[in-house]
Amino acid sequence: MFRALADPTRRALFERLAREGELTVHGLTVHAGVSQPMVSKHLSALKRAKLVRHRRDGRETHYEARPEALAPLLDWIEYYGTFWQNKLDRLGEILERMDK
Amino acid sequence: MFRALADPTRRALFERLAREGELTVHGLTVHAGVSQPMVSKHLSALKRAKLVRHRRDGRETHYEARPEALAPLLDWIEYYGTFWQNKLDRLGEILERMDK
DNA sequence: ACAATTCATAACCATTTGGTTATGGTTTTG
DNA sequence: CAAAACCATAACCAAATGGTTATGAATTGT
Repeated sequence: MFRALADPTRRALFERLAREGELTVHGLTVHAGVSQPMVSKHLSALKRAKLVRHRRDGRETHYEARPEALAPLLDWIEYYGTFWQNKLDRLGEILERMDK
Repeated sequence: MFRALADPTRRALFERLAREGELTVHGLTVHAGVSQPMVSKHLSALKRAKLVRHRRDGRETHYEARPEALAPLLDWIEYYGTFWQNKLDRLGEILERMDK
């Protein structure tokens, strides 16, 4: 998952999906700055990390973010960031909300 | 920072430093599974990401984790996890209205 | 029926990356 | 002082990665 989010282009794709909701590959390609095949490849990588979901509809494929997949990342930070407490409190709230 | 944490070996180094506190390069190398030069290189990468700090003492260099450097990561997750949460909230509202 | 759109895959390429061994500079130890 | 320990850098290599263009399959539009 760290790997999936390490690439800027890929992260930008995920961020757009998280903000704008469901989008087609073509819709994503327009503002992506890379070619359509590359967008498809990046989406595959995000899919392998369970960060997105896709739905075929005729000739187009709609992708959607799965931000709840970020939960393990939060767990990791919680474990290794056991230090500074104020941020940690906020973290607890977020985790609770993501659980339900 | 995502990049710095994307590599398993590097992440393991950071995790050990976070758990066990200050360690020398040699101390880290023993259980690292890679050569000493590689440990040094990985530590440099972590240092560039501000995830660790180092302190020279005679012939040995002590490295220490800086978990507070994870804050931006937490902010990022909070931001995109919050979008997800907002969507759920909106969905709830919509469902309520549909019930009436 | 034919042309155009949408997407994924293949083939290919340059660069980055994670790894190694070799080496040299300091510092500690015998 | 000589030998050993500790670390960083250099030189090098194989594999992974991010990108491209070309192509083909399926769907939609004219």
